[in-house]
Amino acid sequence: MREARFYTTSADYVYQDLRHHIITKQLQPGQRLPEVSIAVQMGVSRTPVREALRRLASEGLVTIIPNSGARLACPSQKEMENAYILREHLECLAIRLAAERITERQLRRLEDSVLEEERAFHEKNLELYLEVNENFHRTIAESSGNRILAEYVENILARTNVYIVFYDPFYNIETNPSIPQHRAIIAALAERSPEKAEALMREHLRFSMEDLQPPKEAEEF
Amino acid sequence: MREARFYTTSADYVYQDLRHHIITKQLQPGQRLPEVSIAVQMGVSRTPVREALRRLASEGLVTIIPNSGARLACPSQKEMENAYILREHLECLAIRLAAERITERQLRRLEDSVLEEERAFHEKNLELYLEVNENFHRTIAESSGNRILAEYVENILARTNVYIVFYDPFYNIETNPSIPQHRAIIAALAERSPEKAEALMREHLRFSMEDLQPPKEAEEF
DNA sequence: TAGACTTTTGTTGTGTGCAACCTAACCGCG
DNA sequence: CGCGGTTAGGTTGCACACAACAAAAGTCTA
Repeated sequence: MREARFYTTSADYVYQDLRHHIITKQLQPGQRLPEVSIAVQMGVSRTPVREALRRLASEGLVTIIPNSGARLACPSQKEMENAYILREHLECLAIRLAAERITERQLRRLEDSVLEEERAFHEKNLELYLEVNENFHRTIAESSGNRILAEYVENILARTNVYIVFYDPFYNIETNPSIPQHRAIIAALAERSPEKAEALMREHLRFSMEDLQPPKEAEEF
Repeated sequence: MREARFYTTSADYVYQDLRHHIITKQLQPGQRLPEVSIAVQMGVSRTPVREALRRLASEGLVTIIPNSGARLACPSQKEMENAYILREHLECLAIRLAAERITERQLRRLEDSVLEEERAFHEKNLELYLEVNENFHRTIAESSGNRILAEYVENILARTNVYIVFYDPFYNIETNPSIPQHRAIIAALAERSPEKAEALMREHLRFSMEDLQPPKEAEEF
């Protein structure tokens, strides 16, 4: 199960595996996450589990209350909207910068991402789809040349991707509009047009946000 | 020394105290931060020290290399510029939103901040100044009504404030232009003018960035 | 003397035990 | 029946010990 060579530390393994559990809906929003039960389930001690939970907390995926414990985030409609507002601003800034300095190599990586994305979508493989989709946006953020901005984009991507899992439009739609939108964005980047790329990115993000269904009920905290 | 009631946990205490050491220049950029020496110095075990270091790493103040250890950040000129670019976008977004929904109570808090800021500046108390300055900007971010945005602003404030400490213009200038600039920003917020507030904030941030002296030398990593 | 190997030292990664804390169930009293 | 107080269970916070790893010092050989 656990391929040791893929992870530098146990804490990293727990972190990745917890995210995997979230993505595959094995954990419910708001659910408690006791350190011991996670530890025994993953075959490690509480120490690396603690570290993984703190890391997830810094990404907003879990909330930790001192002396009380960690629980999976339970984002409200408003919180999701706020996150998307922020994501739009960060990614639009990133793509504006990227359009003027992206390399051929990075453009090719983007094209590869879309191909894989297509495959994931046809296979209805949500986990792969999210990973590849994240790669696409991360590559653009890295192409901006601003490493701190790229860090922030990665952080907000982690948050918003979880929203997609919680309130998931993936299986509800026949053809995924994201893929042609991604292709158009690549074309705008290839012709080095910041304005065009930004406009397409903005439209793309607004589109995917609107697809999100509001939570069935605003549950009490 | 350690006032127990101020800190909920030991890890939080170590975190605050480490930041204090950084602010008061007791730690140099790039310096190694071994867990044990910090632990004995603060009279705690390594466990809370580890947690504090990870938290500082998520703010970009220290860099952690697995199996090697933590060291204080050593930001390059370009990294600082990148951080300020980001800060400008985040804070301008925040103040635009804040101008339309800030409460009287929050406006009063801002005015109080400026008064304290004045005091700190005349006393040449850099630590207090940074804290109050941070409060000013954080209050505006909170007034935006977007909690995630406020989190991000707080994060980027932590980074850029450290730059001020590392390459510090504080004692080099006679009159601090920040204080009248802060007053003007409050006035624009009071009259609920998003455009005016944003323009003033942008100018203010560009001003303070330009005051930063580049590092004496680009040191090797 | 240069270079590769070995040893040693210092540091981080992780498991584990104990104390403190929070939560919730239970019980008795009004 | 409702409610405050008490107690028991479970969970986190922290200290400490050992194992694993990395870097540097030292040693041997060509």
